Amino acid sequence: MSDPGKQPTINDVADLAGTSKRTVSRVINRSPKVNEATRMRVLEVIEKLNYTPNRQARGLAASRSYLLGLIYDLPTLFIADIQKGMLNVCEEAGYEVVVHACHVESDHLIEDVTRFVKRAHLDGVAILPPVSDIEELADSLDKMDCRYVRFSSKLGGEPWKQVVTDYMPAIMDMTNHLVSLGHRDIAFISGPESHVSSRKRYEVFIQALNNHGIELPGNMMATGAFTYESGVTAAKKLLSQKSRPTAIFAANDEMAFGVMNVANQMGIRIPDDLSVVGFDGTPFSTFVIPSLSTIIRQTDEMANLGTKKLLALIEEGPDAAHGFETMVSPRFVPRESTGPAPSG
Amino acid sequence: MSDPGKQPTINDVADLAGTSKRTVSRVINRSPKVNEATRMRVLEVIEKLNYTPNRQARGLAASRSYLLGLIYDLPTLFIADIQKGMLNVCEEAGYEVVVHACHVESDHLIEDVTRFVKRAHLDGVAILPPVSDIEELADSLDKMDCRYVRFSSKLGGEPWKQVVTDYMPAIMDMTNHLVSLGHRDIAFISGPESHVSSRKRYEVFIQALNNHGIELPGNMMATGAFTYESGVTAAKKLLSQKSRPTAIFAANDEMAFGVMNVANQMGIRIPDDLSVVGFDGTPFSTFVIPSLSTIIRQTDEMANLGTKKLLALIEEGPDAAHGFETMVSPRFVPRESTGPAPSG
DNA sequence: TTGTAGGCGTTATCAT
DNA sequence: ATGATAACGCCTACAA
Repeated sequence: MSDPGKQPTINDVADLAGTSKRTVSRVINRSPKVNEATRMRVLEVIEKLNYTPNRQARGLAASRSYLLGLIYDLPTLFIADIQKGMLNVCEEAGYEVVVHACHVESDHLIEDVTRFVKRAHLDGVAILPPVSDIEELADSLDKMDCRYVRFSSKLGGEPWKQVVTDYMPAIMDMTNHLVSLGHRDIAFISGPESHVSSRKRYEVFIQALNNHGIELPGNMMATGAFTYESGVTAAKKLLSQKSRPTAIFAANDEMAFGVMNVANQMGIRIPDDLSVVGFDGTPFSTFVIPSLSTIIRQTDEMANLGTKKLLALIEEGPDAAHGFETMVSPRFVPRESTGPAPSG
Repeated sequence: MSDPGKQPTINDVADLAGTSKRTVSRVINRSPKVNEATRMRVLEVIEKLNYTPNRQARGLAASRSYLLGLIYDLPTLFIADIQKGMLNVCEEAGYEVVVHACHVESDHLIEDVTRFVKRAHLDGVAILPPVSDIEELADSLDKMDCRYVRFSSKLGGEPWKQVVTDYMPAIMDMTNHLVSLGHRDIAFISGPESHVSSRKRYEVFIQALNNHGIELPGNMMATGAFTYESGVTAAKKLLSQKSRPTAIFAANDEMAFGVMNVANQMGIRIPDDLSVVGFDGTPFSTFVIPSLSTIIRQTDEMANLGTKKLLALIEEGPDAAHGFETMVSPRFVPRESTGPAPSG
């Protein structure tokens, strides 16, 4: 007896289709073992009743939730973009995305995240940097048998649980660009040393410089914190030297903006006197004057790949996930903030 | 018979505490009708077993999900911030946040969102602008008996379902600021007319000007689209006139950046020749040179208030939700992009 | 290929 | 105050 005021259940469908719940269940779950005629009949009734299976009941019975977690630290545009890409894939696959913000620095990070996974009964989680770099967290998730995909910048652990950003090509391109413009005194502003992605950008840049036989002396280096202010501080240090760099590569856009501001205040013209390069491709990098040469991350591609990989891992296991790509490459985009090195 | 390899269930707790499931359930749900001694006993066992109730079973039995939806359109920093604030409140309350991106312009918006709510079995949703301005959507949600809170800029419908941003105080402050600096020829760049928040900013600004006996003639107005490019186009139109404005108020920061860029290219100095004001308080507004005077939204306060209101609505009904504040006020922050009107 | 019966972990009803 | 028992809506043996 179906109450018209409530959502139809699998029973209503079964009754109306003149079959059993079991068969309806088979249709829903795309079991091949069902007569084409009955399948059509069931589908029609589903359509007519506008029936959607109750995910709670489904989850309870099958010990699945059809819920994916997204774990990150600070709210940034990067997060928002990845989230967007994840949603696209999940929409089609019939999953929902549950978000969770946490603190990498926290002593309770692992407890916090594992509790979240248990509480929400997640089928799997996607972990964004810098949380993704915590090996202990990955271990704990493994231990509790929770599928996950890490977005990171360093290959570590099984590749089918990761999407790794390969900085090499883009940073090589960028370095070639600067060198071909005549720059030799190139300075670097790093992110915090605790960030793996930050260390990685540094290492790769050193390597790229070495390819051209260029060194990075101590006075051409400054440690930042991925913030605008830290970029300002670093730039002041670098630019106030007697022999100052003709180009500065900042490990993210925000710090690069800090550099531009300082240069501006010191009367150093960009790109005439100083070339500046950022990293991330934030929207503002196109707005700032002059527009910032930077390295653009392909967030959409990353999110897409990572989510599909995670779903494959959940639904078909590691072998299926292994079939997906592991590396993604950002791309260098030269704009107005880089130009020929000053001849003087 | 508790299998040590699996999560403990309510049965395990009941057995160990020497009581029935029903009593354990009462303890979990804070029913007052339970002996203090037994309550303590049960709580101890729960602690000992590290038991957490299964939210799927709970939801199935109580037809609740303990899931809240967050509905928005484009991924922005504003979204990420609101999301963060929502998570804080939900964490404590034992709810999770499921996100959903959609397209305001889509013909299937309503169908899309309602399907999402049904699919995920949400207990309630928070709706961000511009989606929050679609009355038909609110109606549909009402019809399907789904609780929601709208974040918007216009009071419409029941106040306990809304958190409204009151632009008046901040825009008044800003206008007073400009006028006291001697500006009379103030131009305005609006957002798209389809956005309620955009229209609202316009109306309030007009009113603020009128308080000073100032009009906004047609040649001092331009319609933008909340994008950088549209700011550029609008600025070119406004600044290429023979009698150009001495100040421009753009309805968001991005368009203000466009204005600054155009001014820069035309050799118009900011703030000496032209004052510029934005709206939103994006991080970049502090980085740009000169830093942008703008109106800052208090996202954290908004998110906090809205989420608490939604939870009250869900758990205790409209009366409880009615006890919460409805209005929030952004705040004008003068910075370097505004200065005395040029005397010439 | 299809149906029957039992269970997933809670909450709700109604006794006691 | 407490407890047996029946939902909740679906899935999974197992049987037919």
